[in-house]
Amino acid sequence: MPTVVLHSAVVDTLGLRITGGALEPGRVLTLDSISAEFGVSRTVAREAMRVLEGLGLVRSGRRVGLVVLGMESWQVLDPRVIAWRLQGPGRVEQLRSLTEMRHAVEPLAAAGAARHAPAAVRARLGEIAGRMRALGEAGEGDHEEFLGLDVEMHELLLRHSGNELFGALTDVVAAVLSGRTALGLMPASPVPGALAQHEAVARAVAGGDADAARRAMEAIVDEVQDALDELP
Amino acid sequence: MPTVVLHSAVVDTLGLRITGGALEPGRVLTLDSISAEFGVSRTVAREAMRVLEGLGLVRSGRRVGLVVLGMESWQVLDPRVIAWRLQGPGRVEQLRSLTEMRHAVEPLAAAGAARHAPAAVRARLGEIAGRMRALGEAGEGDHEEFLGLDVEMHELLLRHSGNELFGALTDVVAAVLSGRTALGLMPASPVPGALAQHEAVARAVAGGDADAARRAMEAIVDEVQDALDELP
DNA sequence: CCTGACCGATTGGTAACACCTTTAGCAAAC
DNA sequence: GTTTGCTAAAGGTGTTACCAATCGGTCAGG
Repeated sequence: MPTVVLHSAVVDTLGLRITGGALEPGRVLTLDSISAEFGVSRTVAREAMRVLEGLGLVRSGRRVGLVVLGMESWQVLDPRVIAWRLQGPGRVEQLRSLTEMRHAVEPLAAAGAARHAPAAVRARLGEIAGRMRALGEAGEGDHEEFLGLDVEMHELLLRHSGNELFGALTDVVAAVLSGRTALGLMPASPVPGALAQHEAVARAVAGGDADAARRAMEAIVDEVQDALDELP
Repeated sequence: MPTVVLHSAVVDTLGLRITGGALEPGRVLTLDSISAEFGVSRTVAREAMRVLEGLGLVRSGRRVGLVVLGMESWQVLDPRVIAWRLQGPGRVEQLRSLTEMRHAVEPLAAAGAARHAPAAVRARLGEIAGRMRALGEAGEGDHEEFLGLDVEMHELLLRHSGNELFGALTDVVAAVLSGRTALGLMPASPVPGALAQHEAVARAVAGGDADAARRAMEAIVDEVQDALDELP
């Protein structure tokens, strides 16, 4: 998906290269080299460089050019950086980090949702859990739809957790949920235990029981974490 | 602390205004208005705008100008956005969100550190805990030094948790730790219970006991969370 | 009242320029 | 030989001027 706008295409390509390791830390770029390679004006190169700098991917210095920085200075929580890392090599490693982050955040988010979610959201959560159950019992159901429901549920919980910092992780979690099936990190067909836990979360949130919601979500992410830990 | 570079001064001021609510969502800026107000060239205004756009604070469209966006589109996990919000009104609200994020992340980070931290770090954690104990027993010790030790301990744990996403929160946590004493959200003199818990964390990490580390850290953040929940 | 064409405001992008900081290289002095 | 100091060039920083693309509102016409 080529970005329509010129400068963001440059940002994208360069971001991908740096986070992917094609441009190692210490490498030096110049505005001229960028504008030459991409066939864009210096101004566009400067704008691109400015956002890369904001993401901690490069540091710009006079007489020195744009120095590529190492991961320790990246804004690894920025959605763009996450997306780039999910594309390049180290994709599995990134998925692991993100999963651990989910492990940390989602139980508290579920508890928050039990306290703060509006009635409509609580109701929708019930619907989702019910539909998931139905799909699960139908045996080889529509994996596509199941994934969609799963994503929507986690999105709703994060978005209505009452903490905007948790909300900022919704897209990331969605990417993880989609990504792990794509990577075969997860049984394609839903696990019965997970089904029950999702129902438990929906019930607890609907009933406003924050502690039960937290425990149920802990069970879900624990399972996921275990699956990931067994990999390589 | 005025930023040396021109464009980042613009970014700072504008970022502060938007996150502080002085510029409400829907308000429209133009490059010309920016370059006029700050006395900078259009080019600089554009660079500033580009990073603001990357942070989700404004959306730029032709014939439309720069439209200020609401919090739901901000990159609330970006350190710059966090810093701005900690300065403006809503500072307490931001502190609350951040504290909840700590609550979510730090126990897992401590567990991770118990698994991954290098020997030097484990040793240093022991030193810190010991020094904190000494300061605490000395009664009215040096609050400044105590805070510094506290910050260093949490920094080390996050930085060596083995998860770079947790590591990205170090500065934030440091800001929270410093910020809450400044805001009087915390007893100036160390609580005995917290002292013991910090020692327990250090011991657990040194011994590689991930589960004990997690539990001890949970006790610490629970205490902090409770203190914050009692506010208004 | 609705529809569609037009016009202008404003960003997107380009080009060429002056300036200033920083670094590297070299020479001179100790 | 090592240190100090000068010099020159490289490359980001900031400015100005210009044209192209696009969207929003306005206004005319049905």
